[in-house]
Amino acid sequence: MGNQELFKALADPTRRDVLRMLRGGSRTAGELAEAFPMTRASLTHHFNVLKSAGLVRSERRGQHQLYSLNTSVFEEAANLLMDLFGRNGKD
Amino acid sequence: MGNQELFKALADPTRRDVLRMLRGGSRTAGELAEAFPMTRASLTHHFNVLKSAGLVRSERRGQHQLYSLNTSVFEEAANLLMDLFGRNGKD
DNA sequence: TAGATATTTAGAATACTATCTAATTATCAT
DNA sequence: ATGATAATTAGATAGTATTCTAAATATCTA
Repeated sequence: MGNQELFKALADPTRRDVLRMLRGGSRTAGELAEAFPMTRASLTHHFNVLKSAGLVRSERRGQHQLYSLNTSVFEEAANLLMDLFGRNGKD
Repeated sequence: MGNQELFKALADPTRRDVLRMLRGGSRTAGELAEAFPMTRASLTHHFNVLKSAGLVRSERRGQHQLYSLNTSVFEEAANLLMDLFGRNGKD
């Protein structure tokens, strides 16, 4: 997935809000879109960035697209942070 | 200092490399600059971004400027990450 | 099949970021 | 004071990101 993509994905406030919303469980693109003052097209762009970074997954459910948090990236993200501050030797 | 500034600061690979270099202790602007294939002016820009985010501090030492890691932000950064993945209720 | 709803894709505009060169400020040493 | 060294600031440019509108695709229902 790439560290750079991960950090870049987390650098946008809209995308972080999306992640927070998904903490509560899967949501359709439309449900997520209602919470943001921008078009669905713009949101789709953010979903794609989050997917490329491995932070979310998506799955079609009829005419809806269901997005969910990929919690397994959490450990990776935590390790990256620790690396930056010297708490372990990993990369 | 602002979460947005923190995430933005971490989103650039040069700035993350600077942080890694500072894990080993304080370094002057010139010492840091030698490790990067860009001008000192460009590095100064990155130092300023890191300072605004509270990730580093600087201090004049004669004609040198000494940069050092501000490890106290580590906890804050870790909390922000946890928030995004639902491990605690903060923020 | 036709229409309605949900979402994505394509292309363009605007704003932001990283980087450069040139000029400036600050400190040291003679 | 003068010149040398260290670092920053200012202004410009190129690349990237965010957002929009309009068009396209996919699925459901009648």
